[in-house]
Amino acid sequence: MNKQYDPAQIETQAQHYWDTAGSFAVSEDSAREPYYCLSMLPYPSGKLHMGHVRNYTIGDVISRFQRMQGRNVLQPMGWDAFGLPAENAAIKRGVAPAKWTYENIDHMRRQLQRMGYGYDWRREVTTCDPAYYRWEQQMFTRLLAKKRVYRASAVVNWDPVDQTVLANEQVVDGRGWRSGALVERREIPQWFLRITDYADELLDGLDHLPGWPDAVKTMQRNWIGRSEGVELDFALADGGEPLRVYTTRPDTLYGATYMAVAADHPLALAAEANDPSIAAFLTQIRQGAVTEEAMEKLEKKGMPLGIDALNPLSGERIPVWVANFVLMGYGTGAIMAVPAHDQRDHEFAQRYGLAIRQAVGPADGSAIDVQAQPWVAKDDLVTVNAGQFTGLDFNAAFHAIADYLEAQGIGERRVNYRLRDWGVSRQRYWGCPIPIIHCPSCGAVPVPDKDLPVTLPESVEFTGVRSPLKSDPHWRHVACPSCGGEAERETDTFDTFVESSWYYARYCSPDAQAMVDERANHWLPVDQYIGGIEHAVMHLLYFRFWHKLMRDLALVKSDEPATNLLCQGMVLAEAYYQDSEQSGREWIAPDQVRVERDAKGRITTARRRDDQTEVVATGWTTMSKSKNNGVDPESLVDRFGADTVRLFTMFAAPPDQALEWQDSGVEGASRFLRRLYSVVIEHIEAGTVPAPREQSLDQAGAALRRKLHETIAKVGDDIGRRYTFNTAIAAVMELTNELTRYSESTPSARGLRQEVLEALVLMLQPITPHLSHALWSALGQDGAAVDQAWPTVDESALVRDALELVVQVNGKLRGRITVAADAAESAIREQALADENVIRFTESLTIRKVIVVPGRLVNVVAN
RNA sequence: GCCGGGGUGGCGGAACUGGUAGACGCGCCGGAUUCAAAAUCCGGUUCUCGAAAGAGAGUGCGGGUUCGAUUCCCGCCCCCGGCACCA
Repeated sequence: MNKQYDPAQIETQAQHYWDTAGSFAVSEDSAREPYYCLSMLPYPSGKLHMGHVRNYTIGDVISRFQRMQGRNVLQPMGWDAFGLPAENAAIKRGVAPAKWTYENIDHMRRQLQRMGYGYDWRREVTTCDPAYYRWEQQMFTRLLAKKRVYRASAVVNWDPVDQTVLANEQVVDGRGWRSGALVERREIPQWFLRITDYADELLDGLDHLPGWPDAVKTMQRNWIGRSEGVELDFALADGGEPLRVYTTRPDTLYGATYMAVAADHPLALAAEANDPSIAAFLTQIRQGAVTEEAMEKLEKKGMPLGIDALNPLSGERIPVWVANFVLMGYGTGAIMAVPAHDQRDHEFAQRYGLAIRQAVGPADGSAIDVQAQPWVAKDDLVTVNAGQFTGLDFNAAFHAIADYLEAQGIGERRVNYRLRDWGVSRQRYWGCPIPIIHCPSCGAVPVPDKDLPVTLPESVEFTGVRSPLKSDPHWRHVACPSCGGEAERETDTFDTFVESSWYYARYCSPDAQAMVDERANHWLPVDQYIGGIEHAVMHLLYFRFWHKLMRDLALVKSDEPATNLLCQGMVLAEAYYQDSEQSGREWIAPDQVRVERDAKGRITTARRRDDQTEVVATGWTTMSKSKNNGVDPESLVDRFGADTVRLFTMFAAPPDQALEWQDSGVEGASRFLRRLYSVVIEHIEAGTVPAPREQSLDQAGAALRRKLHETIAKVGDDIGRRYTFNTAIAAVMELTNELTRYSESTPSARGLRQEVLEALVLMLQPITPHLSHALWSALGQDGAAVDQAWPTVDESALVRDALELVVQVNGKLRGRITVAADAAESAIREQALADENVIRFTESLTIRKVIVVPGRLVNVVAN
């Protein structure tokens, strides 16, 4: 055994052992309880970053811990390999997206292996592999047959200069990132999955997911946004198709004083053709990004179309406007506006001098002025100025008006969702081809099973101007499967959220000649899913949705894909910059900066290491290329070893909080491992340990042994229940500190030291598995650390005979008393009141009450 | 703008169910070891006053409930994540 801790050597040896022993190759085993631990698969961007390291270390710690609890653990890994960055790299460097992606995967796989994660690599999934994506193509054709898929138009960001559709991140301040042209909102035909058919099930299912964070469930509930309202027609004063709108506030219908339609609504399009000023206005408001954020922040603008509608209750003529905040694709493309009782409608009415009419007011009759500001409350209201519907509360008015509209045949009650159907079409090359053939006579025909997969050509030139799928006539032209005539393939590809919606199921049966086989039901649902909080809504909703689609095609039996979810926070680092006249702002990498401190350790200045010039510190920000503050995990592994990186990553913060990266903390983690290593070396060099261990310990020994068993209980709880790995590590460090303070060398003391060290090594196995592997055999133990059971708590070691209690006077700490563990309350009270400092603070006062909290404190209330 | 989360020493964080605020680590200060330095080891370290004992203040800001609030309630400020084509 090496005298010095040599992580490189220890880690190579441990990894070699796991490799040759096949430690992480798992198969279905009826004898052990299965445990499926899943981490979100990475996009192969080129290099592992700290966010990956954090995510995958959490997963590996949980996996190894559960294995020590006797479970048969499946922990797989794969690649979310389709996506925009490959296209961007191709434009920038002239490499084909496929080649770039495969090279990145090879590099990142090696990086993951160096970290010592216990993956079953035989199950690796790569989503850009036709052997993978053929099954989602087949699924799509099944869903089409089941009418879960449809084609409709939807709005996209259109760059009029580059003549291309832009992703939201490619729109900067309303302009195309490369052309700089003002982006237009344009409608194009796209494929949709009917996720709204599952809206109620997705919503109700959240109530049966106790293992998911409340924050995620709340965000999903709000995203689905179920509402009960009324859909109704407003007749046009001069005839024609009535305007259909949805409202959750039929009680305020008397207050509807105008209507607004989207720029692409048929009424607007008709007006555009006849009126050049409306045409100019529509051109103007069609500009800008499609995101909800952009729409909400928009300055609300509109123009009257010169058409009136009729309020169905009052019969009043109200004007129809076209407005930039109404979108055609959402709802009916038209809204009724009640400025008296809606903030946005009110602002718009004031801006354009439109009528504001009160329809409801406070039930207690207190005065409000809706001209000055809207009154939006839904509770404790009464309808006013509402004809036959006057004097009702919200519920009564809602139902009376809904009944009336239904009786008139101009409206009906409707449950509505904020959730929209999932548009899966992308106008991109590097994605899974949508298996559809467009035939002039048969329409959109699904590709038959025998012709699947529709393979994406991989050796292509990609310039970013036009998708290679569109420019390749050989790929595009094909015979119609239905009539045999000339037809064309669909050239759009799937949203990459499609691939990441079912990869977890594929891991269970990676070689199945179907999307999944019966092995999926052995492992699913996932016991623990781990990934970034940024996926709280979209990915995690599609993931749940797709599982239900698979269930309804009898591919899986469970209703939900994962029972427990852990969302980890971002990884942040300090960033530094210098501004200069010539080169503008220059971001300096943190390792190129030296900080200076005052005598109390406060940072005074930060300087560049090379020329000593001062730099500006921004504080904690997310690691990013643009700020040049990324920390490369691999170089840290080179310097300190994977165990140190794993230990620090888990120690620096609880998993669900942002992690603020500091290199000095990494050194602290490394120092702890070196210390533990030398404690073990010292112990084994002192010779063989007497066995069986004697339990005749002195007081200090009994205290250490109590600490040991308290620690085993705490660490098991912290890792297994609370997922607070940082406090688990702190407890292990405390125990190590107490062990080094214990200097007895009697045979029973050395036996105790052996017991403590064995437990320390096993408790650290999930976190620093390589070091544990080496130290476990150094301690003379058979078998590998990875295969050991979690240490058991000896309850008899936990017994205490005396306790220290805190004594407060009026809530302020005034003394401490030591009492017998089984002391009666009256005895504790007496002892507390007898404390010297307590007397000092109570002697001029009258004692009113003495509160005794067993095992914790005594509070004397006096005045 | 809307939805969700967060704010505690010089720094990362701990305090799990309303009960000792600051565990553990970093940094800093002092000491040991060393020819010297690094490494290592030992001690101290919320702030203010005090030689000390101890006292006062203190968990983003303002209020409230309670014997007792970092924890619960109301209002506000700031930071982070998401907002449907980044993944």
